[in-house]
Parts: sequence; C-alpha cells; structure tokens
Amino acid sequence: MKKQVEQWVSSALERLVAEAVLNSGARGPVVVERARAGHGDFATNAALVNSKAAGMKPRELAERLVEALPASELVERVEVAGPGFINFHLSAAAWRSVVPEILEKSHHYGRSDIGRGKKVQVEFVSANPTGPLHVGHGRGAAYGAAVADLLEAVGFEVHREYYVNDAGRQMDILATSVWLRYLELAGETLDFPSNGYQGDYVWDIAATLHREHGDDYRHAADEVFQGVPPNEPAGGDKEQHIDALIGRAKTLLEDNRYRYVFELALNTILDDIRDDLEKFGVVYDQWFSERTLVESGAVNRAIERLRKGGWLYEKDGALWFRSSEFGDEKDRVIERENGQTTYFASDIAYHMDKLERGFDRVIDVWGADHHGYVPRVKAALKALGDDPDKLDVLLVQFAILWRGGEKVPMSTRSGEFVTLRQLRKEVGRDAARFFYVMRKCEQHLDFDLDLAKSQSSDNPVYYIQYAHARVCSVLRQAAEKGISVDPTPGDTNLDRLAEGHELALLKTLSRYPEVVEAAALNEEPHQLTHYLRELANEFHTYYNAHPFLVEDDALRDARVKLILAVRQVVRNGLGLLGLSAPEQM
RNA sequence: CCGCCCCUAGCUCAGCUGGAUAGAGCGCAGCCCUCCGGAGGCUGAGGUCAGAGGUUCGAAUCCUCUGGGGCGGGCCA
Repeated sequence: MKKQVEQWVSSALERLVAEAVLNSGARGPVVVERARAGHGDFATNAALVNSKAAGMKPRELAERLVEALPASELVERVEVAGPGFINFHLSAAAWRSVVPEILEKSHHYGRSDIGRGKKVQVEFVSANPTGPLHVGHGRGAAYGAAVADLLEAVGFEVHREYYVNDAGRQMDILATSVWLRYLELAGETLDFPSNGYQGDYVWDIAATLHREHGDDYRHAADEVFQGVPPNEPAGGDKEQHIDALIGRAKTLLEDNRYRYVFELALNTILDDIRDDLEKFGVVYDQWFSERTLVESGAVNRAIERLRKGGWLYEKDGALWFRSSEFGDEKDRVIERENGQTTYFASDIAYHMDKLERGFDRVIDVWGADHHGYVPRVKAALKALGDDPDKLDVLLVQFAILWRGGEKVPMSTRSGEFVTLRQLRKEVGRDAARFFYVMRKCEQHLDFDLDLAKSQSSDNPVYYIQYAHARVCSVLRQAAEKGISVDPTPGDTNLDRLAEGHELALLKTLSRYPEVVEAAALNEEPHQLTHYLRELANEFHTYYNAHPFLVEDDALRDARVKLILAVRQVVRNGLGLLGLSAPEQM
C-alpha cells in the first residue's frame, strides 16, 4: 500500500519536472510515511523538500503536486495541510484488498526481494568452546538468528556462521583443567588452579576420560606440579602458574595424548553448544574453525598482505600493526615475542577470508564488552585494501535477569552463571527468544523471568500467541456448530467489513511488509515484536467488540476471512522471530 | 585520564533515520462487560524528551559542551 502511494508521488514529481516546474537536479529526499491520526493514511513531505528547487512556497507546490497525481479509485481524497504536507485518505476498498493478498501469499506475505539476492554473512554467538553457553550468549543467539531470518525474508542470501576459537590459550587451560580433574578422579590429591575452569562440566568430561581410559593418562600429582611456580594464594602469579601447568601437561602427556584430551574437551563442549542452540531454534550454515585459518596459511597470508602494504613494524621483539594509521587508538601486536600470533591476527585473517568468500555484507554480532575491538578490525580491513563499510558490528548489551523483583546474581568467573539451557527450561524457548529481541541491541535488557513465565496478557509472548490460538479456537467453534468457512482468498463479501475495529485491523495488517522491511534493513528485530503486540491488541479488541460467527452468511464470511488474515500475519511474524504459533494454549 | 554506548510518563520501553498536538504496556483512578476461551474492554490523570548552546522553514532525532549511568582501554580471549 505504501509502495503504491510512493509511486503516485514520484509520478507526480516526474510530471512537474517534465512541465519544467521543478528542476530535476535539485530534488531533496522525498518520504512517504504512515500519517498519524487526523492526517489521513499516508503523508508526504515532497512539497516541503522541493519547494526551493521549484522556487515557490511549499503549500503552492503541494497544490501543483496534488493536481499532477494520477487518478485512482483507491484514493478517497488528497489534501494539503500544515506547512505543506500532502495527506492521502485512502478508500476502505483499498484497505480491504489486503485480506485476499494475505490469504493468497500465505506464509510469503511480508517477504520481498529488496535484498536482490545479495550475499550477507551473519556471524553470531561465537562463544569460546570452553564451557556451556550462558544467558549472555543467549541474547546474541536470539538476536543474530532474528536478524539473519529477517534479512533472508527480504531477499538477501544469508549465511549463518559460528566462529570457533579452538586455537587459543583458553583451550589449553580447558584441556589442562580437564586433565587435572581427571587426575583427582583417578585418586590424586592436588590444588586445582584458581585460574582453571571450575564448572561441573569439566568434571563430566574428566569422568568420561577416566571411564573410557582408566589410569592411562595418570601421573603422580607431585610429578605434575614439579617445577611449577606457586599459585596466587601461595604468593605466586596465577597466570604463570596455569601456563606452567599447561606446559607440564604437554610434556607429560606428550603430543598425541595431550591432543586427545584437548579434542575430547573441545568436541564435548562443541557438541553441547550445538545441541543447545538447535533446541533454541538456532541453526548454522557453517562452524568456522580458527585452527583451519592457521593451518590453511590464511593467517600468514594476511600478515604478508599487511607487510607488503608497509603496515607492519617490529618493536620489542614483537610484530606490530599500525592500526593507529586507520583510526584505532594505538598500534596492536599481531605476533608475540615468542613467535605466536595473537587472537587479533586470526581475526584479521578471518575477516579477510569472509570478504574473499564474496559476501557483499558481513554482520558480526558481538557482546558489547568487545566494542573496543571494532576500530582495530576495521583498521585491518582498510589496510588490506578492503572496504570496512562492508562490515557491520552489532554490539549486544548484557541482559540482566530479574526474579521476584531482584536481580539474579551472575558471576561468570566462579562458574556461578545461569546457562542458556537453564533459562530455556525455566521460561521456555518461545519466551526466551522473544524477550531477548524485545529491545534494540544497544539497549540494556531487563529480562523479567516471572513475566516471561506468566500466562497473562501482561506477558507479550502469551498475548500474541493467544491471538493466534484464539483464531484457531473460533474456527474449531465454527466446525462444531457445523458452520462452513470459506477458505478461498476471493474478495467477495469483504465490503461488509466496515466497523472501525475492522478498518484499524486492515490498516495494521497492511503495514506488516513495511515492518519486516524496516526491521531487516535496520537490523532491529524489536520493531517486529512491537508490531506483533499491537496487532494482537487490535485483534483482541475486535474479538471483544464483535462476534464473528454471526447468522448473516456474507458478514460472517468477511469476518472469518479477516481473522484468518490476522492469524496468517501473526504466524508469519512469530516464525521470523523463531517462535511457535500454537493452535491452542 | 581516554574511547564507545545509554538517559523519553512513577516503572519498562517505542518513536519508522529531521516533520504536524511526543506514544505503548505495566502501575494508578474511574467505569463497562458475564459474548465465538475473563488469559477481556473503555476512559482518565501523568512529560522541561537529563541540562545548556548550535545547525534550519522545522530537532526527542544531527553537531558541541556539561551532568548521571554502563562497558572497555594487555605481547588475554
């Protein structure tokens, strides 16, 4: 509907240009938008932004534009208002046409091809595989998945990816933690490092190792801790302590056995994460391993490209990247004194690889605590000669859980965090997916667990899903009463839709494609959650005001078609957010 | 100290990228409805858009400064 109005406006503008009233070179941005109450259905600022180019007052130009508009029976009247807005009042027939459109397009209603098949990669979650996902990752998961689905809905070719940090020191700490727990299970007594991974899942992996391999990996605790500097509580440095332990693990287990423990830990956790996300309705096209970047030589290739560009230098025995030349605060190390490349080096290679794969656009969904990282990655892309504007980083703020009016304490360090799995179990997948995307990403999220669980109209998830179930319920009721319902999308009888509630619903239904488009292009799923709540509200209001299964065949047919359209749109919207549309609740 | 983000009704938040009289839910006050699912509906009160300047026909929206809050600032990931 909006597109239709936009066409009328632009054709009127063309006409004035042809008549030399307007200078074609100096046209400002013309916007057509949904008008607010009292200003018709759509409004455009076309006359305001072009008045200078036309050399006449805005209202005067507006009158000329109105005269130049093509005639249509969908328009009731057009008026000039305020400083020079043009307001369109559409006929009821125009709005009614949305019902057959929805019923015909069915689950395609709201989809479009404005993305023109451009390739977009969305990388999200990408949590280190050193433990189960927690509720912080959950928001990134729900947000990234929704953005990806929305972009796909408007015609982009979307590639969903999880970057697996399987090459860093954290993984060594994990493997060593598992081994130490295994030693304890095997009967050794030792002081577990304060910097090691404390969670129960580490015990679980250790138990698997012990169950399947008995004492094969056992070494005496004294031997393990031989020459290891003291831990922090004992007056030492915890980092040096854990690094020394990693060294001992590698020495004592030797390559292949260490590798085995490492892989066991990695794969167990990765499988768990994959399973967790799948049950959350989040599925990836690719799990991209950091290690393959190193092995394929991509990291070295990235470094070489930077070196050729003259963006590298050596200082204090390390290799530095001149990121400050490209807007970063300071230069960054990409290869350490000990010859190891940094995490940042991998990330440069990874983003280089993304663009080499031909994506027109790359979206990273990161936790907001990584925001300082954005300038250096963009700097690297610039230095490599790539276009940094192809990369869009969405920084997702933390979610704070509330239960019983109090913050749920979460300290990631001690392993005392709420896992995504626990959250799912407590509030269910649908509520979790919805609540996570209710706010735009840069907004802190207050996640009210009690509200998410409550089965009341205060809970937006239930309110919306109930609208869907209620339509289904009406249809069941009709079937019980032996009332036949015509499911064909024709427009017969629709002229019986004349109530104010019905007109309001029609207008809201017609807005859905615009909402999906805006939510997708702005990467803001919350626009869709707000819309769905509004639609549900209008439906419930309508339900309370008017009976649908009336005696009058034609009227009943029209109303049933309308609520079928509502059901379809609710279902489509929930689907894009990864929620189910239950037939009864 | 520096950088990024946030500040809109009592609370939680929208505000369609510069438009007309700033909106919704909860809460509060009052009222209606017992009908296809009461897991309702209607009305009302409630605002210096954190503050001050600036940009222009026009600012919650863009720019600068100030205040408050969050998060960062490793040869960690």
